[in-house]
Amino acid sequence: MAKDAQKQGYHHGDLRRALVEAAIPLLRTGGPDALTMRALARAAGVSPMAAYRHFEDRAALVAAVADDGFKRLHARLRAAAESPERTLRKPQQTARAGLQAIALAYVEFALEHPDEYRVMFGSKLAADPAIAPQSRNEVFAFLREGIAMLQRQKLVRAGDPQAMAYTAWALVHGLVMLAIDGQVRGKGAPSPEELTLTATELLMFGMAG
Amino acid sequence: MAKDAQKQGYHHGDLRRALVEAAIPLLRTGGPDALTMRALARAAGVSPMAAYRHFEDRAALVAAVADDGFKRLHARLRAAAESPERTLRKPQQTARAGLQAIALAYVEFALEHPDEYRVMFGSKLAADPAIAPQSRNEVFAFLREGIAMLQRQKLVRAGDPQAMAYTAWALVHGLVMLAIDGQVRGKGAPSPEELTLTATELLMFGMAG
DNA sequence: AGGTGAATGTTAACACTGTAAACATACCTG
DNA sequence: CAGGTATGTTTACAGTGTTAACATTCACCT
Repeated sequence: MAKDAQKQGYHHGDLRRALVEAAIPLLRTGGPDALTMRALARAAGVSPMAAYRHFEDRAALVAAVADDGFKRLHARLRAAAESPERTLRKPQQTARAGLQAIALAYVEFALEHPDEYRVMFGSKLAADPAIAPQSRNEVFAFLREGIAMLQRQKLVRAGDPQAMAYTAWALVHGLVMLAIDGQVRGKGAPSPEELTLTATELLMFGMAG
Repeated sequence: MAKDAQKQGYHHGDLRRALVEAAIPLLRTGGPDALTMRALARAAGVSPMAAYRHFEDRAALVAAVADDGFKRLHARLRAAAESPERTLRKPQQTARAGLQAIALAYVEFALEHPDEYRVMFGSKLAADPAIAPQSRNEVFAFLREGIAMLQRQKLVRAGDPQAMAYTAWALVHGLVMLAIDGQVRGKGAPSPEELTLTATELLMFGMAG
């Protein structure tokens, strides 16, 4: 019974998980700045220094929260890929529509949880290999696999799928960042969803041979 | 003689500018976290609270630094647009090549000063209208004007230039963010410049009618 | 069973941060 | 020259990350 996440007595049970989970409500209310070691420990009902038994320093803690976010994002994208009933506008070939549905799910996730998304791409986590969120690579691999599949179906022109995946990711990531920063809000500006649709259509036009 | 930026005696001369300028070396050495009120004041040879005579709080100071960054970025893009000798690969129609040169200049700027770029898009500055960097809008307007010009020359398909400009900006911004985060570094990954070229070509293929 | 080392949590302390309040000085305008 | 205003300073407080020393509990071995 050592794997259970009880939280009574001197030892916590699974403090590491508790800390990472306590991060979400903190983020939603106070933004990324509220993600402090001490506040996290407080939320988990534990003394400030307890967190340091599980994370080297604040950067490592933040990286773990980011990693958790990428896991949830990955799950969301997979779900969107498997039930692509959300093909708005021009269903076209279903494979491409599926890719578009994935892009929409990505944008939705980020706009629903902007602070989490900001943490995921906040500090230069990927630079330090010790704490680089590995789930991030899985998300990217998922995307690249999608592109490669479209190539096999001749729905996307031949070429390095890696570079194309980077391009697609950059486009969606950029859209999200601009939207989160409140930059798309000006008068006459399209809604983020509308913008995502037109943007992905433009890109897929270019990728289609 | 009140407008000169002397720094002797009780009054500084132009402390506001001095603070914003002191931010750059701090950023380059210590990253965005080194951008503290007290460190800035120290660098300007002034007491910690002096900064508060010119900036409401830290967020406002950071916003001013970001605004300064957007001004320099804007200048850089304008320079790239006026001397487009940098047309690598497939010069095509010169107007489109010019847009590609602008994209390259954008990426170069960001990769040369990653910490400044991170500050520019760091906290949600644009959300608070009181401190939202206005130079940012000018950069976007510049980009949108470029797209509109291409439309007039029939080099880009008709459509809302605003949405297209958002798309182009998002693509480049996303590329930069991924590159800065060290995400493009994996084996077999293209160089950021190479990636920028292929990405912009894909997008322009889609935007061309 | 009992003891022992490792894992985990706690308390105390330090240097640093943002920022409010009260005070001091220099400039500028009448 | 007088006085108000802009600017800079000192002091103080709460909150932060993090180190060091100490305390408790768990897991395992004989």
